[in-house]
Amino acid sequence: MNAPHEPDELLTIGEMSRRTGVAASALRYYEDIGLIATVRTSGNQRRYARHMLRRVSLISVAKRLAMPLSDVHDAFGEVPMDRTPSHGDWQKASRRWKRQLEDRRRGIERLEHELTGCIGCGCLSLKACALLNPDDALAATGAGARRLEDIAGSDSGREGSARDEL
Amino acid sequence: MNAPHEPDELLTIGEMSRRTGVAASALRYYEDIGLIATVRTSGNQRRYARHMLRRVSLISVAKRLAMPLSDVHDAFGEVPMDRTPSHGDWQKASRRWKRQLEDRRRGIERLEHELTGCIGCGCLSLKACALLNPDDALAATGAGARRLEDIAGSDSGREGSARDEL
DNA sequence: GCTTGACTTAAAGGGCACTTGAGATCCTAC
DNA sequence: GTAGGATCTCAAGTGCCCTTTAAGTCAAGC
Repeated sequence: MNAPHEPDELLTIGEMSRRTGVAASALRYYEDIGLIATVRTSGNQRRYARHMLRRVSLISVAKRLAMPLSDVHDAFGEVPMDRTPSHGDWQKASRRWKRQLEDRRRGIERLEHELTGCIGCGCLSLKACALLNPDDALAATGAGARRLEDIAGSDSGREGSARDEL
Repeated sequence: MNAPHEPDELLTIGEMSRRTGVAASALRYYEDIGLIATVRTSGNQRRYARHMLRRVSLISVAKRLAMPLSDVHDAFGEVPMDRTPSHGDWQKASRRWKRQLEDRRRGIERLEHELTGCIGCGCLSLKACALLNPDDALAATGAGARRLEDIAGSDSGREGSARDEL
């Protein structure tokens, strides 16, 4: 006895909060927007299936990566909420998450590479930098930069001056 | 003639907006919070020094990486706004930016690595994943996950069940 | 001189991701 | 059976990052 949890035991919102580190208010919010699901007791209290722990943990991870919750929703894809997801369900989701991460990493790597070049030349030049060509996945953030190549464009006529744009 | 811009020519807010892709309202906001600076004409209109193009572009980049503007402020550090920054000014800033990017990339790489393992085992397991140990730089996002290791902890007593937590 | 478009400010509004508060209800322990 | 903490709903508030609106000013072309 005192077995901590039966495999099919449901968790209260308080347990869920303590075990994931996510505030109860946030859990309610996630439910409101359809990221997680609950069942209710006869007294209308939320109970969480154990597989929701994984969903909530992944939401936390996404937060650390500054992913908008809409992307998180997409990343979950068809992972079911009404039953314990199967091996294959999570496997597909893992791949989706991995692609998301890869996209983000590649965007960062490109910037790192460019900045390395900029440190090399010492000017943090905006002419050559890929910083100016935000055609990568991270641009999905919204009203991000676009048409930055205008800078390079209008400068193309006066490349003689090394201090240009400084 | 028709030389597009003298090196010391100042830009209007409209030019700045067109050339950086950042809305004029956003440029005013960035000025309000001290991320950029302007000089004023006798008629009180904003005029932007050309080196502000670089600052604004970097702000856009940061947005694509979902960096809060406060971090952007830190990343600029001592790059001066009242004069054209020197070679060394930008060089120091470049290194600061690079460190920020490296931190973010490493966080993502760790998650990618873990997810790769999860795809391998097929379970997206929350027991072993570093997803549960968010002690990296990205946790700075704020109320992110903490104490996730509770999950692993309370499960440690019943490792026999492969379907645990699913 | 006048029109037109770009610009000014201040204040309000909006989306996201929550938190806080009030007041009611549920559940567990004694 | 009742005290206490946990939970419920709903509304409003918060912080960030802007955009929109209103009402007025500036600058350039005709």
